[in-house]
Amino acid sequence: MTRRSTNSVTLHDVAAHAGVSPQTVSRAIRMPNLVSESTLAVVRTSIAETGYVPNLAASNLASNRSMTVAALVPAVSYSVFAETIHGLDAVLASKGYHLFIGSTDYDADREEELIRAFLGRRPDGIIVVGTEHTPAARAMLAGAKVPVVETWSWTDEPIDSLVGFSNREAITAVVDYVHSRGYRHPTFAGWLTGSDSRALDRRLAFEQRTRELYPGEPIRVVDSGADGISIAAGRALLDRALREHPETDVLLCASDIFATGALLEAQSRGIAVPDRLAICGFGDFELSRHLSPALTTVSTPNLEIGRRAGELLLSRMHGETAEPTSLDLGFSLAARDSA
Amino acid sequence: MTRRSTNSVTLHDVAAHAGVSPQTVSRAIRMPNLVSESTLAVVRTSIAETGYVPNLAASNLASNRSMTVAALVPAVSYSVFAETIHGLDAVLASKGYHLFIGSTDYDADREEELIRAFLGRRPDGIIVVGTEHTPAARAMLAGAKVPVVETWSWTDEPIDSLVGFSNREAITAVVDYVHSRGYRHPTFAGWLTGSDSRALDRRLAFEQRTRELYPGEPIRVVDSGADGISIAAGRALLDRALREHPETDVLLCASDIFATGALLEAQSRGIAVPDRLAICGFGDFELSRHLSPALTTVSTPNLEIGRRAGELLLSRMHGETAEPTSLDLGFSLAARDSA
DNA sequence: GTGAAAGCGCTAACAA
DNA sequence: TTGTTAGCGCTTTCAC
Repeated sequence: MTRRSTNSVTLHDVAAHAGVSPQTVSRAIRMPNLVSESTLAVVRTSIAETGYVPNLAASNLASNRSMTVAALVPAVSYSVFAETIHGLDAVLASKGYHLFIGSTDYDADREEELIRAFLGRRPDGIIVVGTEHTPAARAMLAGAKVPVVETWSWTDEPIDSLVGFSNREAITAVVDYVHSRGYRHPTFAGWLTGSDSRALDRRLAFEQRTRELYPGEPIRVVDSGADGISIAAGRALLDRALREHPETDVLLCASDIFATGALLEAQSRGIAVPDRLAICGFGDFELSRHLSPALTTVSTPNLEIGRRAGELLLSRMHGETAEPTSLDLGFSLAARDSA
Repeated sequence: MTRRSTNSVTLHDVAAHAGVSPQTVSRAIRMPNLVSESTLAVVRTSIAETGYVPNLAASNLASNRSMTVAALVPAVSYSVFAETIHGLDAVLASKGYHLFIGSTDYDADREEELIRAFLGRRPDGIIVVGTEHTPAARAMLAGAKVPVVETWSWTDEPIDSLVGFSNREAITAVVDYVHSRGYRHPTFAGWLTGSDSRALDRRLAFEQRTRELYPGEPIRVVDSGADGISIAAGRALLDRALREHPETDVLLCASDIFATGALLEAQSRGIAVPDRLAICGFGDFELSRHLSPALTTVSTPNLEIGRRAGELLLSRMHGETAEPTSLDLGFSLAARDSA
């Protein structure tokens, strides 16, 4: 009945080497101030000499804390969410927490699937982009018995805590801006095919504000469809906007990625930006300020969302903050040359 | 002596609910074909009704398999490595493996630290960018008793397996190309301050090939230094190159990010590209082909490295491939308009 | 300041 | 096909 052990050095081995009990070794690692100087020294020597690496799965099981956080983002590659992840990781890694990262590919069902899978890891906290989830996903998050932080959106009814900003207000501000600058025929360009609720928020906000500021004007929207989110899609969006709505004098893009593509396409066609056609982006990528004309866009707190979400998680996991907290990090309009 | 349990549903609870042994529930989950149809149905009902979520930490401890893979990359935000991670995750997630991702920030000491921390999670496999590590890091990787895949570089002495390409050959190909196109005064631009061995490889290859093809010509190199890797750094590099080496007629950038910045800076200064100054990049970002002039660059198998590394890990973790494997995925020169 | 005992929730080995 | 037993390596609780 003997089982194949992991045949790696255990707490037991270190204890034997040091001539103390396993318990003392465990204390020496986790609460060194409760152990005498002399035994501490012996234990540390033994750890080094045996090459001991604590097995965190065993620790997890015994202590019921995994020292992990699950993070769910729509995408990592070339996205603003990579910065959020970076901020989150920077805050959590310094406290010994490691991140499980999952890409939902902007798909609510895939998000649900990932939540189910990650729950088996018993994360000590969960961070998720967005406030729209499937009913099952929402139930799992609410019932997970660990702090949950939703991000990148805004709602009055978060599952638990919230760190984000209002996408609606941001687009409203953009429409206000282009209206004040005298543009008369705005067209919205985004990816509306996927189940990305932030994109939907932006589009709806566009429609509403356009109705308010441009009474009688038709609502113009173009969709990148199967092209998804890419520079090539942005180029195609410009083409679509110009063909379907030739009167367009300003293109409001749901992402700087689209805006970049649209700007490059306009330039290759000899369309003057912003004189013949103005372009606005969303996200304020580093590239955007370097383009010429520099892109007018919405600057979002990409990194800060990750940092603050991490800090919130930490304080909740350590029982310092009992209350769910909603944090509005806001946005700012970076008015530059393209509109 | 009773301990506070995790008070979540366990295998035991499900077994009681279903009127079978815990072992049978475990089998029903992991090897359903070894369980009769009827009991399987009962067990599945019980799982659903109790809302059971397996505790993977316990599973890990008992089976000595964590179903996790540790991935170490220099950076995630806006980097080619995000694509590699994406490819890796796509392959591994479908088999139930989850990823621990760590950012080394191009720092070998930080890499060592992360390896030490991740080893406590007992990953079933490790993937790491680069073949240069601190001696301690190398020793840990070699002694980890799990498959290790190094990536994005090339060496004749990998720790275990290798999926990458030769950065030296890639830069050599670029120098050959610009030489064949008649450029006479190449300057290399990169970030040489950090401990990024791929950047060093590229720089050394540049120096060697330049000596061979341009005898008597001085070796021109500019460093982004504290600016790191960004578009702004690329702009500064162009400035530096032109001031320190005004004879430069082609700028070989160690990344498309630099090349993009250099191109935009040249344009804002009214410097004709490629006539007055040609520019080459490295990495073939999506943006690069859309710039005008389109960027001549080295196309690297970003996504494919992740996929193949994942597949290699899978076959090694499942004991199908015993032998360490080295895979040269190569590169290609995307000759476009900027050089 | 240190140690002994019990058990976290699961799977491997064996038996039936 | 199913059940029993004995751990995996650690932390908690309690006793000294």
